[in-house]
Amino acid sequence: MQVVQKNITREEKRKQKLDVILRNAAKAFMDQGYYRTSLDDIAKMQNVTKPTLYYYIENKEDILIKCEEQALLRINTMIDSVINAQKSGFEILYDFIKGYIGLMTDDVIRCHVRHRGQMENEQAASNSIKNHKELEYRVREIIRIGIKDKSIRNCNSTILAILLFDSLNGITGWYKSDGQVKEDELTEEVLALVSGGVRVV
Amino acid sequence: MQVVQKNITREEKRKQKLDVILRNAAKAFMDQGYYRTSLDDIAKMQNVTKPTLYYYIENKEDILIKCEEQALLRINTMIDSVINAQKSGFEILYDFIKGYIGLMTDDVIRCHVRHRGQMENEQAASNSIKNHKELEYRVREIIRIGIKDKSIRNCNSTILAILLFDSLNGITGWYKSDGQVKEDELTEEVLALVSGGVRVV
DNA sequence: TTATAACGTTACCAAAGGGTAACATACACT
DNA sequence: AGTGTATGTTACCCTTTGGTAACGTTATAA
Repeated sequence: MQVVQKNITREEKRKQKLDVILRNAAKAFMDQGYYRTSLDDIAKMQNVTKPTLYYYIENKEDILIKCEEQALLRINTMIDSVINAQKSGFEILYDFIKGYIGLMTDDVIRCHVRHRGQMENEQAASNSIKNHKELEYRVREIIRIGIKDKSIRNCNSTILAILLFDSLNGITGWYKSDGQVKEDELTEEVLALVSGGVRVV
Repeated sequence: MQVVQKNITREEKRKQKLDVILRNAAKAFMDQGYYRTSLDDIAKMQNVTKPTLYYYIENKEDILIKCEEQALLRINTMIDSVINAQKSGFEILYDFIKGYIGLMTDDVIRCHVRHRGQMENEQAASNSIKNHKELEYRVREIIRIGIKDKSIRNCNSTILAILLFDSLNGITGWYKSDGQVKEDELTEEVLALVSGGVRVV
């Protein structure tokens, strides 16, 4: 009993520390960029020294990879939750957009969005690209559902999925949760744009 | 006469060489990223050595700045040409989008889009941000014209301008001029999305 | 209590890369 | 032709930084 308990505690602690590292690193990468952030910088945020980081990560790039894992998990979980609803394709897309914008305030996710596919390790880079393609594919499927049930107009679902993703990802570049633009208002505008465009009919 | 002629030739040559440097560097920055591209790499593309570059640029970051200058000039020229037409706000916006997508195939412009505001020199960075804000402002003005003449529905022009810009800039990340998606088709989809959204009325 | 694994530190290395000094050559202009 | 300036090169420096080795220290399990 106690054995297990204590093991869990230790593992939990470890996980939490890794989590803090990822969050801090992600924030620094967003603020100053990946290459302008040294491992010493990241270590200092944890009040540890650089070699300590290597107890939690394999190398610098591994931070990017671990952020990606976490980000993909959260994004996919969100998509799971919206896609299973018994709704029209358009409504599902609507929910997806809402959910995705909601995730954009998280530094780890922002970090992933900004750095995906940019790893120096080719294997990691192509894997990252593949991961994103799969996300894109899921959004494309949502659009296809909408086209089929006629809640979304007939369009090139591939291009549309990319465009939509890119415009949402662009938000990471400027949106500050403490800034002038309220998340609700932002969401409203995006939804209105995607939904009905800008033209007065 | 000949004096002037020869001077011009020399200056022209210089300008052209700088131009080649910028184009090659921009392409490399897009392919591998700014920090993964060394000045030696860039020099090699010109078949010169690194110190030679310093005859044309002040330092590495200066490449980014010079690319930005060139990009802004071209973008602003394009906006000038569409904004002066006697058309509705919506039509002007339409032309802007078309023109902007057309520019997205140019490496120097793509380089600027990807790296704007990221200079290490704070002065340069804030200037770059200011420059982009001004572009954004011009687009906002186009939207305002459309709202006023009722060709664009009433909306938050600030947010819309940013969203539009970001979605267009996102194109730089994936669009290859030799790829599957044709520029015309891409433009059509973007215009359709911005114009009427995805919803079937 | 004690052995062992987890966790952390100090001190260091090697490579990369931006930038420069000093020197060589080509070319324009008198 | 000859002189200065534009254009390049070789060789070098110096800082940054990712990564590691070797050495404590704390806490867990027997």
